[in-house]
Amino acid sequence: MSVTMRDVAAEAGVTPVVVSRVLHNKAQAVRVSDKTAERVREAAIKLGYNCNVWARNFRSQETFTIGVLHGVGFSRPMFDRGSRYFASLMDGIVEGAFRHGYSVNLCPRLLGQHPESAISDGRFDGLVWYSNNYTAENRAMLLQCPVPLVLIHAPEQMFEGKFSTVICDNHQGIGLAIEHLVHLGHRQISFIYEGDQPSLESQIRIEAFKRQMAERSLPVSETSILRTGWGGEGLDEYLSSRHLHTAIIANNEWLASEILLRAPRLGVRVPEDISVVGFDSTAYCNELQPKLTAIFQPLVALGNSAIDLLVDTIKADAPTPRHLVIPCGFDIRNSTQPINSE
Amino acid sequence: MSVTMRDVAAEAGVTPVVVSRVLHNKAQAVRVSDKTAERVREAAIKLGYNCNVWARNFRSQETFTIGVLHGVGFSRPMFDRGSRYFASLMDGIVEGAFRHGYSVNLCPRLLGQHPESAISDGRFDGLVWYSNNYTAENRAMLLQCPVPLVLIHAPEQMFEGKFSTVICDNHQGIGLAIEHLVHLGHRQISFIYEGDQPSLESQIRIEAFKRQMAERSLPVSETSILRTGWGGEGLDEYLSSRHLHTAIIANNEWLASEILLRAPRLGVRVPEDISVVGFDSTAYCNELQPKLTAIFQPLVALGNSAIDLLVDTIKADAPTPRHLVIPCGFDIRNSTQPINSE
DNA sequence: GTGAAAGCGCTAACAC
DNA sequence: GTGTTAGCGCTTTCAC
Repeated sequence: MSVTMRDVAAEAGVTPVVVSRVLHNKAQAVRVSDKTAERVREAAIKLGYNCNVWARNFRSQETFTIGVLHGVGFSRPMFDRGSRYFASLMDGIVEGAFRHGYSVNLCPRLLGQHPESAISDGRFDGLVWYSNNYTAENRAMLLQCPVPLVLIHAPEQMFEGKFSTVICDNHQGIGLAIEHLVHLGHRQISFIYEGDQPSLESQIRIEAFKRQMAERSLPVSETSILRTGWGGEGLDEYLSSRHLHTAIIANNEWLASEILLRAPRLGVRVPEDISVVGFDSTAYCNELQPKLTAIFQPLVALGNSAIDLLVDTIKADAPTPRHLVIPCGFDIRNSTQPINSE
Repeated sequence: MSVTMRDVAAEAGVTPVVVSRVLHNKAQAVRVSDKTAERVREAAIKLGYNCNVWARNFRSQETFTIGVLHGVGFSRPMFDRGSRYFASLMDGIVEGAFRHGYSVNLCPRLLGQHPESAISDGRFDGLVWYSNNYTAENRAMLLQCPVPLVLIHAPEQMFEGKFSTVICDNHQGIGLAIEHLVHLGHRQISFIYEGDQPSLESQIRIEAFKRQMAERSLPVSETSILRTGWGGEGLDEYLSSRHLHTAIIANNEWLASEILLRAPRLGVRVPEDISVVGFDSTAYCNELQPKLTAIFQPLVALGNSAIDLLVDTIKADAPTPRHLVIPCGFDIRNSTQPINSE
């Protein structure tokens, strides 16, 4: 079907090996006469030869492809609407990969319900994991992963430091939010997460929240940490209850958006009755009403750095895992205001 | 390094061929005794064997990978901020690809300055082109493309119908916008595009605009079609001039956002002084101030359908190019209002 | 029922 | 300088 090295070799009257040497700059290493080289080049052009990278990579057992992996039970990430969380992360991953000459592959099996088999099926030089859904199932899968792997959103201790990790500085980020709220006069502040159990990173944030509150002698109790279902179940009850909090920090933009959506229906005004702070601070915050004040998670940088670490791991013979913590920022928009400022 | 078929064969005391047959459901076609099959399966599990898909695909000369291609001179598309144009398109492409069991590959060479060589380097079963930057250079590249290719945003006639195409119904979409504006009392309407020359699709829209205006006996002249530079150059002059238009249709969201951004600085109010309609209508419209009324381009559907057509092309021996036109929608937000309604 | 041979397109190692 | 051999991991074909 398409022109191979053999065809070029035949045309030039040499063997494929010579063609390989001429066309891939090894001419100096293994000497080929100028005349032959010229003949080969002409033949290649004449036949419109194009090196089959797939075959070449197969031979060298490299794919120059990075796979994006997420946990069992997740549905395919979407770019189109809602938080730009995944969009930002992907921008970082793609940018990093391109910088190192790698492709990024979105694979139906890797992003499907059973990534296990696709993980080490030879198509990926390395993998990036971005979920923080560390179920026993997922832990087992990652631990057995025979391919270079970097974990985004995982702390250093994860898997005894076996893998390189990147994570934002949750403690500092939560601190920024509390500092902002305190500055506005808030003292009764809560943190809310979604799901049955707090995810690993939610746990980290909860701990950070407690410490940062305690350090400022702000009240923390059982009721400071709130939980809602995957669909926001329980939010209405909380909002319409006579809770004490004047401000709430949500674990992510989706959760914050649910609060912003439900509050007015229940006669609760944001930010007049309650200030809301989100997490991530992608451009999506500007779509919300009111625009969402949020802790900025440096997702592009996380993706970017993850690839740096991954390429390190791929290239090194005996890689030493590295662990990056990237500072958060804070973007003030319209969902927070001074207490009693009505 | 990793466990191969050979290893399993050795463990089970058979040849790799038998392993291949047992493990890939060909047991019925070429009979293998139950006992042998069982032994092979046990060996595979014992050794933790995982079929190397890369090698298998290499052998069958398929990659099950679709590449995303854009024109020379474009920079890498971003998901993170601005219009969600590319995000929506990718959602459709990924969704379609996954539905057919294909991976989507973002390749630095394919999305770089010189895609030519990467186009047919063996790594892609098919390609999706989404640019409408049909320079001579790009036309030549596409025409020579030896790999199945589908063009998004291209009309049927493109390349004499050689490739399958998907495009939104620009004529109908522009009609929806004009209808909406007319309904609000506007008669002096302009269309604006960006760049030195109108892109192919801009040309289509310009023609659609002229026809749709003429059909309603609305005024169209030289000055109805406006042009700005790639950075919005000329917009300020237009906005601060004593133009006659009461409404303007922008070729895309970026261009509309530039108008929304610049107008207030020049003392022009949107929509009081001029109504603005955008094109694409991604979630980004909700980030703008005022929220942008826009013609909805079904980008997810375009991406989705492009993959259907592409897989058709890949699978068929002698594919017949097909040409899809997908209707637009219209989303009324806050950047348009009745004329003289102040 | 099972195995031997051959080859996808390319290149490293070694011969001459 | 150039060619021969061999092999990446897999599967199709054909022989037994």
